[in-house]
Amino acid sequence: MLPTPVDSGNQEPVRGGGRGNLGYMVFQLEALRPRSLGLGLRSSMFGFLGAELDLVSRVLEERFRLRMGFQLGWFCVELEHQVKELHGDCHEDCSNWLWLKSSTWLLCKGKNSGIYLLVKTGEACLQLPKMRLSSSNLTSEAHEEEQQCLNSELWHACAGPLVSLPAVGSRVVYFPQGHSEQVAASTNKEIDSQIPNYPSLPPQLICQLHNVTMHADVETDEVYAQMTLQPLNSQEQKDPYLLTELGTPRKQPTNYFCKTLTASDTSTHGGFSVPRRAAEKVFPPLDYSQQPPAQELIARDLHGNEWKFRHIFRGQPKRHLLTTGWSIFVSAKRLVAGDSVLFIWNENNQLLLGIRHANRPQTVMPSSVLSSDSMHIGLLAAAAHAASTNSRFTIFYNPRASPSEFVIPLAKYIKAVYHTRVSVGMRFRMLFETEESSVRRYMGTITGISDLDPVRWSNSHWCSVKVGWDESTAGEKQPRVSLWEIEPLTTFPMYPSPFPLRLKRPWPIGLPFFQGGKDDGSGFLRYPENVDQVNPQSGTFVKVYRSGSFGRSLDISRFSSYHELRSELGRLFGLEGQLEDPQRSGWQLVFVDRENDVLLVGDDPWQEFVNNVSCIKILSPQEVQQMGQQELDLSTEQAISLFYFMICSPPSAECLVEGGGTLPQDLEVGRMWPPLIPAH
Amino acid sequence: MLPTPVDSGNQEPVRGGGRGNLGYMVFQLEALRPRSLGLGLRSSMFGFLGAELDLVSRVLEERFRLRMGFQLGWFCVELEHQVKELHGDCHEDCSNWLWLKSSTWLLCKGKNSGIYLLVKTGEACLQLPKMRLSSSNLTSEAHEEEQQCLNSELWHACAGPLVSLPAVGSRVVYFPQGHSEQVAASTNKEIDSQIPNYPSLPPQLICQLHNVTMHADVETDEVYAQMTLQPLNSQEQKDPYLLTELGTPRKQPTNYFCKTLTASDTSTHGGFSVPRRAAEKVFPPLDYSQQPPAQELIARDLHGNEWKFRHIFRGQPKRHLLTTGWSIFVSAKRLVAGDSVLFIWNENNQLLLGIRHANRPQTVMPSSVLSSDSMHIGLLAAAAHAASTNSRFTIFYNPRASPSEFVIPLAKYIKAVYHTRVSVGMRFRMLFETEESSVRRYMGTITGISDLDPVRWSNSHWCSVKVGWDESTAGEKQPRVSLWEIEPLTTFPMYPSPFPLRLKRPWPIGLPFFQGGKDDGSGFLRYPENVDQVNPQSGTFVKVYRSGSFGRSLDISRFSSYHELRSELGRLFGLEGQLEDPQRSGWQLVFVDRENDVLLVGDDPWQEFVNNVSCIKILSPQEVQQMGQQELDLSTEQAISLFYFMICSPPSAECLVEGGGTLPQDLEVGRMWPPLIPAH
DNA sequence: GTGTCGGCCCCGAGCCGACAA
DNA sequence: TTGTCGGCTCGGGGCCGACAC
Repeated sequence: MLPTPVDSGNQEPVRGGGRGNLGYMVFQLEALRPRSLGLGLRSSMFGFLGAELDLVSRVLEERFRLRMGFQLGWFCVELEHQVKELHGDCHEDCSNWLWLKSSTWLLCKGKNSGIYLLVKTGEACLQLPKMRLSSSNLTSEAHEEEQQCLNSELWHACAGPLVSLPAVGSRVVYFPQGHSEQVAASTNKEIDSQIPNYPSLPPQLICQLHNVTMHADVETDEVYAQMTLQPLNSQEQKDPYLLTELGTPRKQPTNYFCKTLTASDTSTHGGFSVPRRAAEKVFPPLDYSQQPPAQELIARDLHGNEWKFRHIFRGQPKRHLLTTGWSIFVSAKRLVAGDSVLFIWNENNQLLLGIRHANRPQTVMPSSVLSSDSMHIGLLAAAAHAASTNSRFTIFYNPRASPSEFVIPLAKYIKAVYHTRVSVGMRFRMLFETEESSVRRYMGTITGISDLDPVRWSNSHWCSVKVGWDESTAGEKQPRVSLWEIEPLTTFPMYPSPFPLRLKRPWPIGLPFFQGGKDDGSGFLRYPENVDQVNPQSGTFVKVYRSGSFGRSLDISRFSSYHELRSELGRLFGLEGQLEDPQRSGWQLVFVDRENDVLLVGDDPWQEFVNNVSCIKILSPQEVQQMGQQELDLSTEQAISLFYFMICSPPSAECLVEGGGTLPQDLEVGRMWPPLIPAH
Repeated sequence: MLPTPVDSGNQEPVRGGGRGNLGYMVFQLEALRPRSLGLGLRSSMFGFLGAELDLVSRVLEERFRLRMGFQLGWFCVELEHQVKELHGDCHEDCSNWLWLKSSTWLLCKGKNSGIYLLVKTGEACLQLPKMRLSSSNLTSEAHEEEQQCLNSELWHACAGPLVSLPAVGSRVVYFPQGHSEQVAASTNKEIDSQIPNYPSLPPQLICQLHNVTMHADVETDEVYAQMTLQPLNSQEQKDPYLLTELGTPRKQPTNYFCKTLTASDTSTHGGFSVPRRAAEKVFPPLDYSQQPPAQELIARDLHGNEWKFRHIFRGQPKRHLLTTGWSIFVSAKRLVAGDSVLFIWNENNQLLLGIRHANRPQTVMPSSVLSSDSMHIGLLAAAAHAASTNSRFTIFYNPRASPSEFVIPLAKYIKAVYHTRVSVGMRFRMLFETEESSVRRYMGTITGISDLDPVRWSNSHWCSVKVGWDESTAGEKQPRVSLWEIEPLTTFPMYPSPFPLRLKRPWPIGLPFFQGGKDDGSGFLRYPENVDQVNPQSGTFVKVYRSGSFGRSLDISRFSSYHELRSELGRLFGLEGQLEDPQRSGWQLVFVDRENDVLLVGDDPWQEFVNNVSCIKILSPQEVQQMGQQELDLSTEQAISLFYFMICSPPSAECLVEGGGTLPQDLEVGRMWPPLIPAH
């Protein structure tokens, strides 16, 4: 029996023509940032797609070849037959319906003889029942995948809420500097001898991520990931491949609990006291007709080992306890008070069990294999060699040991470095993991922008931002961060049209400018021409632009209504009477909010507007009309730039973490959205 | 109070002139190979020294700077004042008597205002009472040193009888190839990706060994050593520095025992059954008036941890047992039946305790720090970088994991590569450690000589000898060995004079020929011109040489006395009647024995001579006279070559291991010898 | 001389509810 | 609701000599 392609609601997937699937793809991207739909970008985007159809089509095919995963659910795309020929690793049994497979996608023939690509992620395969794969041939494979997903879920739970892994097949930026920092932290030794120079090794290396496997240390259960990277040569970098996958953190499982162990939990005197809500939410219900109610729980750890516990509800007052089996687990995992355990009840009705050792002064075992100096040299030499030969190399990423992620999605990098303007004095916020393994934001101010190591790694974006933290208790936080780790509270959107902020240089095809470090991208960075007009940001000053005029800075707190604002802007820009009634005059006001979204002025309640406005743009009737038309006069470079910007814009954090509350009501997470209907 | 220089018997050390100390040094070297004194080399050596005094003087000063250790006892040498300036790390308190110090030597001012250098080794500091250091300032330092010696003794006991560490300050040869093999064994992963080429990295690197520290794995107690090496540049290699230290294995402690644990020893059911002889030899005697006799033993492991055991003598029949405390030790060290423990009772009345895990299938923990490929690249890149910059680098040597030692004394290397002739078909023996941690010899035959890895490591001496083993049970032994690991049963001495075997090329100053691999030293290697005359070695064929004539091969077993031999040699070489009475004719016969010593024919009983003779040389009266004279017509190159040969010749194993039984009666081990009196 | 085992003791791992924060 | 503790129990850690190889 052939697998039935997942339908999009009640709709058959678009077929024929081979290009018809574009709607799906772009829509998927759009789905991550619904708010940006607010100002007609939808139509301009389709104008763009119409103009650059061939280009983007090739990009999307490349994307498939790279086996990129999606964030949510299964998606099905019909492909042209010739797409198959792009795949080098076609299985021998092409006679079968299953043509190509990997752990994240399937290429198969549908009942209508169309070719379908099924793509999934670990997240997805937990959410979807197995009946989606109706062929019995897939049983064992599905089981393997299940196992993998199980581990993936547990791995991410142990790694913490902030940790993300780039998707297999995607493009990433690798920072040898950050890798070196991890090795220093892991070996507890800074570089203490002369290290050779590797002139061919730039501070950041654009790579294709060929493989990611999740592991856990046999001794300590500490999670780490192994990644196989392949640096792209300059030609490959010039290719206008699609950049996607911002590497958003996995959603934490819902049916789980995490408890920090008490002295009683870890003593030999007794068992483990399970918080009542946790036990009721995560463990299978007890048979309360028994006296006392008790059952045996079997949980699997990251290595697949089974642990059996007696779960009993007893005592006066009654409480949930794990007794028999618990102390064996405690001693085997060498748990002490302060460490944490987490239980997950997954969709397959399996109980998963992970541990997270407290950040106790780690007894770093000195490696007796290789000196730390040789390790540092090794990682640099391996990366340099791989870069010069475009060959693969393998690294380990240890999220609990590494100060920062040193392999990040290319899109995230581009977004942060080329589409975000930061400057000294700017306020920002940054996510940190709390003691309780949840997330909270800390606020800070940028105090400087400079190379962390100007001698060895000049022009590096790694930790190039010097920061001060608001809270005195945050004194132990790092004094330097990287651009992509922070959310500037006031940013200036860098995408070209519809804003007439001209690029000093056109955006080059692809990304050849990476190779030489950030200087090559200077046309896009590090101040606006009118920066000296701006007061140091009471935090209520807002820049206002008008085409053909210089900008002004405005204390938005001076105003109490949209009307006052419109009136004053009209006075400032010599447009008295034009801005009060857009319907009549044709002049429009739009603004960029703190999440880089472009919105029409006037929709929000005034106070919310004041809190969120980042900068304001005055659009002439001609500009407004231009935006409303399908055809925008975009150069190819600008079109690509726009496309990059769109797909690089992260979904708002709330949207992802808190479960899509800001999504439109009719759009469910995990369900296919209908394709957009192009204008005309 | 100033320290009193150690006197040499009743003799004051030679002072003044700065060169007067040469006698000491050379004598010390001679002490290691007393048998070579047999044929007047003593005098020829002094002739050589007379001619090359300045040269050797600089060599010896360099030796001090390099902090080389001695084999036996403390030695004291008076130095010129300006020697002090050679030291870069002079302490600030030069006003004090203590000028410079390290763990192996002291530079100080004596009561006569002379400057003295005290040098010692770990061996020595156990053998000499502390009263040698009369300054109370040294108490804590001496204690530290004691601790160090304690660990060193235990470390070597755990490492096994075959393991030796080159002396600090000595010159060594480092083999990246062998290092790579250790990393492969430790990570359990062969190189599986492309490794960059390092054209500047030769297969062997001559280094100065700056530091050696002994360690034990915190988790497994496995012993390993950390070494800091500095490659010598070509200029330094040209310098005729002194080569010493063959890296003889440490003498195993005498008061110790090693027992392989039984199932009963490791079960929780009981304690540890101590073999009776072992207990009586190693443990303090019990008070047998008690009933039952018992005591508490406190033993220290490699980390300095104390372990307490109840030692009791009970049962029927009576036996020695360790009870209380034993099971804690077993579980802490994760010992199982088949592992071994060893107890040492040292000279300071301390009980030392080490473990040696059986060679069970090791659960190699995958390192989560660096990929094994990067590790391999790292060790190569680190060595290449150090070689090109003459900077220091650090390596770990794990004697139980590494197939072979990959840092060996330079002298050992020279001896094996340039002073030993091997060829296919040659018989050899090689030492192996037995299950019981003792040593036994295995015999084999050389089946080939070639590069192990001709592509990456051409012209490497590492494992260049293909061998077959005699015993079928030795099938699992390595199929390749390095020259310095084997003892060829028939060797041809390669030192030049007094044998008129001309060098095809003069020996270059220093060792520049190393850099280019073995081919550059070909003038000295791998066949003699008459090799095709030699039958494949009943084992009684001996080569005979005479200046100006071709050699002959002789079945020595055909003869039954010296007289028969002399008569036949006279006939063969046209010297009828000349060889029977050397006193009258002036013609002399000398021979080289299996230990490469040059001896006069006729001293030994006939049968012993037959058993030991390797080759015979006929000396004309002129040659004999020449040797007897002080002035030998040696070129500088030949002189240095001779000097190298002498100091590179290993002491006979019996001499060292069994305590100097072959030394002259009046020369005590651990005492200073009087300087030799040069002729004239 | 020493490896293994049955006998036996007793300590502490571990289950229980009491109690209080 | 849950962390800690006293009480109690029982299994196995661990000491003993018997016995056999």
